Amino acid sequence: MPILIAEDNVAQRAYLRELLEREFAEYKPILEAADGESVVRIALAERPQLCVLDIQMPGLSGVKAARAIWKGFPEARIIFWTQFPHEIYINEIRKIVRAAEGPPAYGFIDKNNPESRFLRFVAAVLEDGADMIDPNFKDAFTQPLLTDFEAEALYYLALGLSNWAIARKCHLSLRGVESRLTTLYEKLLVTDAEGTPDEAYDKLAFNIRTRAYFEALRRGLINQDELEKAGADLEKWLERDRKKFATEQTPESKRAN
Amino acid sequence: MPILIAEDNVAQRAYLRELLEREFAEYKPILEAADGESVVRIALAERPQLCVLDIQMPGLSGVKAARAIWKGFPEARIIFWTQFPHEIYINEIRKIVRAAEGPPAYGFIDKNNPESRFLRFVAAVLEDGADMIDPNFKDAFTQPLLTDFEAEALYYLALGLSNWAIARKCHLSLRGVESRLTTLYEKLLVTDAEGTPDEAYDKLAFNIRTRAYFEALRRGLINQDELEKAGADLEKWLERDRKKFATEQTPESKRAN
DNA sequence: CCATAATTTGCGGGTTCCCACAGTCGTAAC
DNA sequence: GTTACGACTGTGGGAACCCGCAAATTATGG
Repeated sequence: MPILIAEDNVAQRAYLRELLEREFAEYKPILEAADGESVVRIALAERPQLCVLDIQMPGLSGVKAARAIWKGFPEARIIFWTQFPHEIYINEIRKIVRAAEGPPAYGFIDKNNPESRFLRFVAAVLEDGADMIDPNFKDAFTQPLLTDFEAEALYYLALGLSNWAIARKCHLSLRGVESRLTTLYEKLLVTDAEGTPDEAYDKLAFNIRTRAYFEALRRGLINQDELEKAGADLEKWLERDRKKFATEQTPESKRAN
Repeated sequence: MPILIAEDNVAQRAYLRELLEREFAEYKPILEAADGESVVRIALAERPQLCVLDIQMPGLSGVKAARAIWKGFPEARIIFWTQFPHEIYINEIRKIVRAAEGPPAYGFIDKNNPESRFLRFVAAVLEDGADMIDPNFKDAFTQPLLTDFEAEALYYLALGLSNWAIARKCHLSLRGVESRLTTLYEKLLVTDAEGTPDEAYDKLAFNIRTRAYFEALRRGLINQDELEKAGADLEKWLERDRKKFATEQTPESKRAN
């Protein structure tokens, strides 16, 4: 029963391999994958005792890879090994774990742990099949998160779309988009100074839209990695919508709702 | 003459140490630092043959550390070892290299190179004192970059400030801020479709401010790491300006330009 | 089934932001 | 000097955006 590693970065992969080989020799061989697609393939073929997945990988992310692995191999024990406790991933992982049958064993571990601690965490999942949330990440796990609607709005905002375009993309009215954004702003821009004179200043000092963008980045509700992937998808939709828009315009020059 | 490594991530540091120890044994010992402050201290004390610096580190970044090292040890050979070719760093490094006397030898190397290639690159700087730009990064090195003014405006925009607040921060008129932002938008949002009907659609589809934000992130003109550091500084200024604003308001309720 | 909450929509308004047209100021090159 | 360029400022208008109020629609739970 081998251990499977998925990590695109050469240095981290080599380090992890060497560490696990030394400490968990009885599980050899250590299998390696450098992207999400191949880790799914190998996991389903080899059914390893443990998968250690980096979350941010080119192509299929570690989270999506986990979904695919659990689908074909529900008892898989998976450790997410990550640099940052981004809420965006935590939320997705929660949903996947709940949706999977079992539910399966998983861990969520900070890359920056000292070796000894990291090894204890790995052993807990590998040997005992326990769930293991890194204490460094516990805050992010217990904090309230965005609803799907708000997350969707946030994505399109962060990709630079106008309210008009978001409305088209989500089949909403303009006012509907504004409504979603309002609740989003409320969640992201909770100011500890309510009613104080500072509130007036802050209202002048911030552009609420970009401020929410910044806050979302800071809290890991979006990140550059995911944005770029989403941006590629958006381009395709934009291409199609440009055509649709052109046909809407030619007959009469009125703008859709 | 030792080699000095600065890298906050445990895995990457261990990998790099092991690799250099194996391949460049004659330069032992390999010294390690986990943050920018200590790497500067060690470099000035030990005057190593080569420094390998991760750029994104907590506290003092690799770029700022390099500036400090070259200041006290101008012949230092420094390799920047990074995951992404962010223009923001490239621009800063260029300026530092030009400003330093010598100018000193440096390299700029992608973390994801295969070992053999990485070792060749390292040898070029370590043994020969050559300048070494990773071919993967050459594009970013030749692209035109923002002026200091535009970069400043971009930062405050990305931190979520309103035009009004940027004006206060930069001692400009509101119109001056708009002017800077206009040139910024022009540089960031160069559309390959000039004059076509698509241009009309894009004007409707994008919120120019957040779109520029997204583009700047994508091209690495800003990144989360630097933003968070800048955000901490901004907080202090905001604190002071809130007070100043309060005193401006009490005498008469008019808003300064 | 009803009740409660969440979401969406419309309307009106106030504000910020973007931009085109000008005009000023300072620096640098001819 | 003047010519050119870049950055900053002013004016004014139009568009997009934010928000409060209120009603309609759709979930969600007892």
